[in-house]
Amino acid sequence: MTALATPRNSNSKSPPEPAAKRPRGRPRKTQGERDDGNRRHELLTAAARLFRQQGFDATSTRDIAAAVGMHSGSPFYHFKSKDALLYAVMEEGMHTAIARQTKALQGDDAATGKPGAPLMQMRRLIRSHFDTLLGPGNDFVPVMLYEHRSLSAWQLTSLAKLQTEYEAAWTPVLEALHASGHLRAPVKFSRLLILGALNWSVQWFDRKKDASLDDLTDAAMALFLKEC
Amino acid sequence: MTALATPRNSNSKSPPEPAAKRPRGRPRKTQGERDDGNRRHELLTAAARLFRQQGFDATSTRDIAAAVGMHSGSPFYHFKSKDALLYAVMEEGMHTAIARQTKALQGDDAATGKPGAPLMQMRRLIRSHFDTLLGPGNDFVPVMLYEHRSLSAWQLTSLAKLQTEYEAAWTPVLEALHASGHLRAPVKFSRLLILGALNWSVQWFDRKKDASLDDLTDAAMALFLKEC
DNA sequence: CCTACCGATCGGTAGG
DNA sequence: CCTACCGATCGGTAGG
Repeated sequence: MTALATPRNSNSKSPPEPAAKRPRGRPRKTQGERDDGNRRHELLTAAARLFRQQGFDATSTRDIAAAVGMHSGSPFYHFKSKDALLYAVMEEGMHTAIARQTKALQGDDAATGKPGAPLMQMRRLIRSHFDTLLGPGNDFVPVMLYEHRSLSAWQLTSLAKLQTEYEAAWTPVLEALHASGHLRAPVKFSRLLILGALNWSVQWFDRKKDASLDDLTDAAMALFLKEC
Repeated sequence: MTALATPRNSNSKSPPEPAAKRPRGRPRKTQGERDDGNRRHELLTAAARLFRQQGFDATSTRDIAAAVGMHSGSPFYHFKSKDALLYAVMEEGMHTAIARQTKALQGDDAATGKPGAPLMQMRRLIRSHFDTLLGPGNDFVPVMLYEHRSLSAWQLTSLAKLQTEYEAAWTPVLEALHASGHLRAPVKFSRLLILGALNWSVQWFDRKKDASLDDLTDAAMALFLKEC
């Protein structure tokens, strides 16, 4: 018995009652609402956090189940495999990141074509990227960056499309900056090196100690771009 | 002074008997030579390659043993645990990297103090770093960069010292470049962002397809530094 | 360094 | 979503 060694966070035994009752743990947001999607998303959120903290291989499906108050086999009711769970985390991360980036650029629509527009767009791209990587609770994209080695071939291919879509927004901005003399290095290498510099911040940035994301964005702009 | 060209660190036992009989696999380089250290180092090299390719958790000690023609339990004759093997890989990587960097800078001794010296030093630091990350067979430091999550607390502390030593060489160069106006961003953020940009190249650089390490170094210099 | 082995853990499943 | 379970794998070890 207690095959789980009860890593349960809060409650005792869950009554073996079907619908009507929920095992326990986090309170339901709404009462009569169909919440299957919520449970599934709770798994996603917990998995993202654990994958980021401990790594994919070092995180067991039991860890994830326990984090949301499920029993060991239950995550497989929502996801057909641990791999599928990882992929779902990454896919959601990319969709969120693309949406955030698109929204950040849309504020510049009116300014497009004006002299300072590419600089402003660049700033918003960088700031949006830092938000995706370092914002509170934003574990999904960091997991994607550091755990894609665990994906299958077709999963990698599928995610590569989203990454291409994400990075595509950078190219015209970089080209404009190159043409105006703000950027000296070749556009392709610039994109790779800049995104690398930003991505690496996951390894060292501490929201508690270090500066704000705006300060970080200022530093990145000053590092990569010339004044003219 | 870092007399660390030949790292020999954690548990070194004295094997009972040399030679006489070899299981099979790779041929011995020299016949009558004491090769205990060689066997140990073969394990290190194979482990570094596998850890880099598959990740630490996804690589079993059996994989490593098979890669050097040993049986499953034999790596534990040379290393007391899988963790110790990982740590030895990282330690050797850092010692090699520090030695390479020191040597790269020494060629500039005569130029120190001259106007263009910091630029030349910066170039050599970047080029040496790319060599450490992307040079053929240089798997040790990439493993350190991407697998340090698997280390224990004291191992992390010990490696942090080597990393600090390595990065210390960059600070005076960056300060000189900042003073001369070649670098606009704050020195601390510049160091973190620049090293991040370089470290990330492990993820995308392909020696077969992409440009040479010299071209890559040119691009990095052009991206980070102003002309003046 | 091999042989033979163990205890623990893990992803996943059948059936309800 | 729980109960009860399985086959596989893994790090590590005793003894030679």
